[in-house]
Amino acid sequence: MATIKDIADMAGVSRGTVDRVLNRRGAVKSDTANKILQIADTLGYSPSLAGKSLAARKKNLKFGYILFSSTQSNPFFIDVVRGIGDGIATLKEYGATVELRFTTVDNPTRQVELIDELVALDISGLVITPISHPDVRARLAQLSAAGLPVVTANSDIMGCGRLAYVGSNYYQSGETAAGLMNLFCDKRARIGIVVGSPLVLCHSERVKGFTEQIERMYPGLEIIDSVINNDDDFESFIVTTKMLQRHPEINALYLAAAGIAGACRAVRELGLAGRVKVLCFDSTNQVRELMQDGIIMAAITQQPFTQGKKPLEILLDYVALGKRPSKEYYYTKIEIKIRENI
Amino acid sequence: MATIKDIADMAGVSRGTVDRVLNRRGAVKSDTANKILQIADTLGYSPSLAGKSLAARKKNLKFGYILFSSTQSNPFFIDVVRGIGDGIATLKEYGATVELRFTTVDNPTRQVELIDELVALDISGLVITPISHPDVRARLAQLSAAGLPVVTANSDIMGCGRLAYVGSNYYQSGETAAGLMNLFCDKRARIGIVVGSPLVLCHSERVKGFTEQIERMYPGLEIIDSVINNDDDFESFIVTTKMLQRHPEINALYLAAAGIAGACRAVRELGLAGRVKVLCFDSTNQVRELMQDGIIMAAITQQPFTQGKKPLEILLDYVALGKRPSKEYYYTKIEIKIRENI
DNA sequence: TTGAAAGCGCTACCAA
DNA sequence: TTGGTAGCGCTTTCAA
Repeated sequence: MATIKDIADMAGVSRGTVDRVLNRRGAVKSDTANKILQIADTLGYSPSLAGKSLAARKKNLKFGYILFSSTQSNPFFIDVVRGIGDGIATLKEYGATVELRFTTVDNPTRQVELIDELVALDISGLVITPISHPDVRARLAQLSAAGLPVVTANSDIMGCGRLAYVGSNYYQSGETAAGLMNLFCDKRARIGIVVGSPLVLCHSERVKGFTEQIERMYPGLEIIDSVINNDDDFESFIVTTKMLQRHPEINALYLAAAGIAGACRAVRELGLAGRVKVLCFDSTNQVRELMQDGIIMAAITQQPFTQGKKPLEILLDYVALGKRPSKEYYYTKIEIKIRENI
Repeated sequence: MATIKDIADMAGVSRGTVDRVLNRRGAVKSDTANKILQIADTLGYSPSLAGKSLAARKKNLKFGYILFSSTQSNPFFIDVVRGIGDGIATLKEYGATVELRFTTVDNPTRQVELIDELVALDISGLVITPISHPDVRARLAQLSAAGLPVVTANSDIMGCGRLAYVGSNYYQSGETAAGLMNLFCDKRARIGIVVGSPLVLCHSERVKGFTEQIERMYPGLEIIDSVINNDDDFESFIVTTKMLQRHPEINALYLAAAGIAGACRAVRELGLAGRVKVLCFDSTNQVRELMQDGIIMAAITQQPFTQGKKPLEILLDYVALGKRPSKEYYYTKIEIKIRENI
C-alpha cells in the first residue's frame, strides 16, 4: 500500500519527480531515477486505480465504437449492446465518453467512412467489429501506425496492428460442436450442415473446426451434405427441407449460422423432431423454446456481454492508466447450454 | 456526470450539506433536503466510485474470511483461493485488508471459535463457507442482528440473516446432469450414483435435483443403485467396483462427489471404459486427463474463482460504498465441459 | 443546522 | 532537471 508520496519522502524528492520516473514522462537524472525505481520495487508499489481514475477525469477522453449488424437483424447483438452500455457506465467514472456507430456486414466502404468520421471527432481509441475487407484493414493499419489504439471485437482482422482481439475462438467452438455431436450420437452419425455464408469468417471457422476435429478424432461421424441459408429463416427452411429430403439418412444437423428457427421448422414439418439431433450456436429466446420442445439438443454460446464491454476496458486501461493489455487474444468462454442450464 | 459540487452550487449550499442529505448522515432542514434531492434527481447524479474509494482509504477497513476445506484436501478450493487473492488485491485499492482462516468440514465448534477470533479483531464484514450446524447458524444470526454484514460463499445456511449467498445452485446442477445424461444415453440408461456423504448438503442437493428431474422429464432413465465414497479415492474405487459387479446392467455413472479418479479406475479395471458413460462435477487436471482418455464424458462445473472473489466485493460495496447487494442469491453459472472446451 | 477545509493518490502545469 | 501546487469527487471533522 505504498503511495507515490511514500516513495517521494523516502527518496527525498518531490512527488512530481517520482511520477516522471514511474511513468516515463520528462527527464530525470539517472541517479535519482534509479534510487526511485529501487525504492518503488522494495515497497512493492502498485499505483492506485482510484487516484489515477480521479486524475484522468480532467482529460475528457473520447472513444469510438463501430459495431456491425444492428440489434434488429441479429438478437445476438442485443447482449453485445448491453455490454457496451455497461462499459460506457464504467468509463463515466473516468469522465470518458463513447461514440457508438452501426454498420451492416456487407458495406466496407461505409465502415471506412465511419472510421474516418470518428477519427475526425478526435477519439483516443477505437473498438471495431471489422468487416473482412482490404480497405478496412488498410485504414486500421494506418491508424494503428499513427498511434491510435484499436481493439477488434467479435470478429478479428489480421495484420492491421491492432492492440487486441476480444471474442470467441470460432475454430474451437467448431471442435467443441464435434465433440458434443459425438457424445450425443453415441459415436455414429450422418450429419447435415447449415451455414450462413462461406464468406463470413466466423461461420467458416466453425465449420472448419468441426470437420477437422471429426477427421482427427471421430471416425464414426460422417458429413453428408452442407447448405447455405444466408442467415435468413425463410431460406433456411427451404434449403434444410430440401437437404433432409435429398438425404433421408441424415440424423444430425449442425447449424453454424443464424436462421435457426427456419431450419428447426423444416425438421418439425418433416416429422423428424427427436429423430434428427440438432446442434446450434448462440442462445436466444427462440432457441430456448426449441429446446423445451425437444427439437434442439444443445447450443454452444459465446459471451456477448463481455464481448461488448471488455474492449472498452482494454482501451481505458491503455489510454488512461497506461496499461498494455496482458494478452493479444481475449477468447471468451465456449459454453454448452442444454434445456436445464440455459 | 454531475458531482456533489455541482449539486451544492446549484442548491446554493455546501458540499457537506449535500453529502449529509444524500447519505443520510446528520440532520438537514427538510426544505434544503428536498431541494437537494430534487436537483440530484434531475441531474441524474450517481456517485463516483473513484472518489468514494479514495475517501474510504482513511477508514482502514478489515474483513474476515473463513473457508472450509484447505486447498490440499480438495483441488476445487485452489481456484477459490485464487479468487480470494484477486479480491484482496481489489480491496487494497480501498485500503482494506482481509483476515483469512481455514476450517475442516467436520468441526463446527472450531468454526465458531474462528468467527469469534475474527470478531475480536474488529472486522467490519465477514465471508464464510458455513458448516451446516445449529451453533454456527446461531452465532451468525447473532452477529447479523448486531449489524455485522455476513456473506455466505460456496455453501449456504438458512435463517441466519446473512446479506447474500454466492455459489452454485446445486439442485439445478443436478437437473442439468439429468438432462445431459438423457442426451448422452439417447433417452435410455441404467444409472449408478456415487455420492460423497448424504450429510454434505451440496452433494445431496445434486442427487435430489438429478432424481427429481428424471422423474419429471426422463422416464427412460432408471436409477439402479447408489453408493457412498466419503470423498475418498480409495473408498471410491472399492464401492464403485462392487456396485458395477453387483449390477452389470449399469451403463452410466453419476459421480456427485470427489473421489472421481477412484471411481474411474473401477470403470477402467472392469474393462468398461466407453461402455459405461461417466458424468462428474468440477474440473481438475485429473478430470481433464480422464476426458482425454475417453473415460469421463463430461463435467459440470461451478465458478470457483468468482465464488472466492465476489463475496468480498459484495461486502466492500456494502461497507465502503453503502450499496446493498442487488440480490440475495448470486448463483454462479452452471457450465458443461467436454474434452474440447475444458 | 450549516459551512469551510483538509486529505485520500495521482497528474499537470508553472516556476525555479 | 526538479519542486510546488492545484484539482479530480468524496468524506470527515471542526467551527460557527
